[in-house]
Amino acid sequence: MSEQNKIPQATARRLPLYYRFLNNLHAQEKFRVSSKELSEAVKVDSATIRRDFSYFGALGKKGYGYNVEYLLGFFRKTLDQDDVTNIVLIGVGNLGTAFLQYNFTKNNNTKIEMAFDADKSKVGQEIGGVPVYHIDELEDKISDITVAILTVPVSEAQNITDRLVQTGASGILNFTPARITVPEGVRVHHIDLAVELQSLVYFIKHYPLDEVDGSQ
Amino acid sequence: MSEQNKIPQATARRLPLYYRFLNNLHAQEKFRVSSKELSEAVKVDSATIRRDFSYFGALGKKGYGYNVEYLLGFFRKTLDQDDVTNIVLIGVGNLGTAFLQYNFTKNNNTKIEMAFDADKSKVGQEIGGVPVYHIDELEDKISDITVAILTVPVSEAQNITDRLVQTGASGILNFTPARITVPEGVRVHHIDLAVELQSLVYFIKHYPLDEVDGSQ
DNA sequence: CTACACTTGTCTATATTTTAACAAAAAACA
DNA sequence: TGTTTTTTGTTAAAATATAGACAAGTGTAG
Repeated sequence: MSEQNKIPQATARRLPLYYRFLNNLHAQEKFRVSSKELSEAVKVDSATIRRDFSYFGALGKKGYGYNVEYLLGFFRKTLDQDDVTNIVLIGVGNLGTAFLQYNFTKNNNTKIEMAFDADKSKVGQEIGGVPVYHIDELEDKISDITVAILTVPVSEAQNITDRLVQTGASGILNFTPARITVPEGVRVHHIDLAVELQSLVYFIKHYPLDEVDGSQ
Repeated sequence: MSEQNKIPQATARRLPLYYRFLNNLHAQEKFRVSSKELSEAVKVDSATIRRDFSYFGALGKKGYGYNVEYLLGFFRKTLDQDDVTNIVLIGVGNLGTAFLQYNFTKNNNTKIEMAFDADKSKVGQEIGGVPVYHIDELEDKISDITVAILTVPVSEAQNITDRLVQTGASGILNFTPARITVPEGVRVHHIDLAVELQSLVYFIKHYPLDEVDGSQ
């Protein structure tokens, strides 16, 4: 939806970060904030922050900065914070459980509705308020689901993905090392813990004493 | 160390991915592989793969592709697979436990040596073969540690970070939502699960039916 | 041995992202 | 009020990353 033409992907990836930090400020009853302060807090260059914000118009005031409440309200709309996205989680191992416990309820527009696992001993429980069903029930239970979190063993990744896509999922957050294949129109973000660790080690060994932060 | 001048960071982040896939091929007793095949498997454009490899010299052969064993050996050296990096993990919650169970032993140069937690009921256990110590013992136990995985509650993040830096850590893989502050020379990679989920949702809502994969 | 198909390595073009710089406006202060 | 300081929004430049194209080898098949 929306009319926002051409917000760079790099910017879009930073929006949730800004949003969360603005929430913190608001909770601390701060009224104003400058791009410089924000920069120190979220470790993003202040010019980049101003540039990011400017895609949405002139949100601040020269010599003053940004009004926290106004900015927060603006981001709430932009990030559709009032429009909850239902999410399923597949694979209730340690990683999956971590997600369920976390369960983003605080200030988010995302809610994990159900979880699935192949292990019958896990079925029937509630973890972090989320019911766990057997994976065989996947197709029966999910209908209005657009996003899935995939925390299954790598051997199951493609198979489960196919089933998710079949039922209409349009986004998958993939924590398995498998680079899954999906039809066009389905978006996959890979978070590959082993790769993250390895590349951090590589950077430390080969790019000594230098710039910090190459995340995301 | 090393003489590798100027490998782009984007390339460096992909190296572990290539390495792992080459290992798979080797295990399947494949002898050769083309950039096109690799491309399909790891979802990276084949020209990008060839370009990435070319930073290390001419590793392939025209009309043939790459010899799996040779390439694997080359990457093993490049990624220092024979030089194990010792890692500590701080915070043995669900996420931390997931890491410990995972424990990268398969084909990696990274080994989690010890874990720490503030909860005494966790101290003394071994999880995934890794002993868990009390956080008070941190400074006593770690000495040759360069990399730490941070899976503690957000409120503890900066405090623990300072202690890690104090003992000489030069890299931190930070899973807390806090954007921690470190002195120059210390490298931090943030993996922010809530942000990943939010930004996936944002992309799905605002960039419909389009390109796939915006990960890392 | 020749012809054809394949695939690299690289060159060049394009796209994306970050950063520096600064005029213009607002605030703070004297 | 007038002067100084702050800070935005934007322009322009630089840095980084991706992708198309193709010459030049190499393998393969007849």
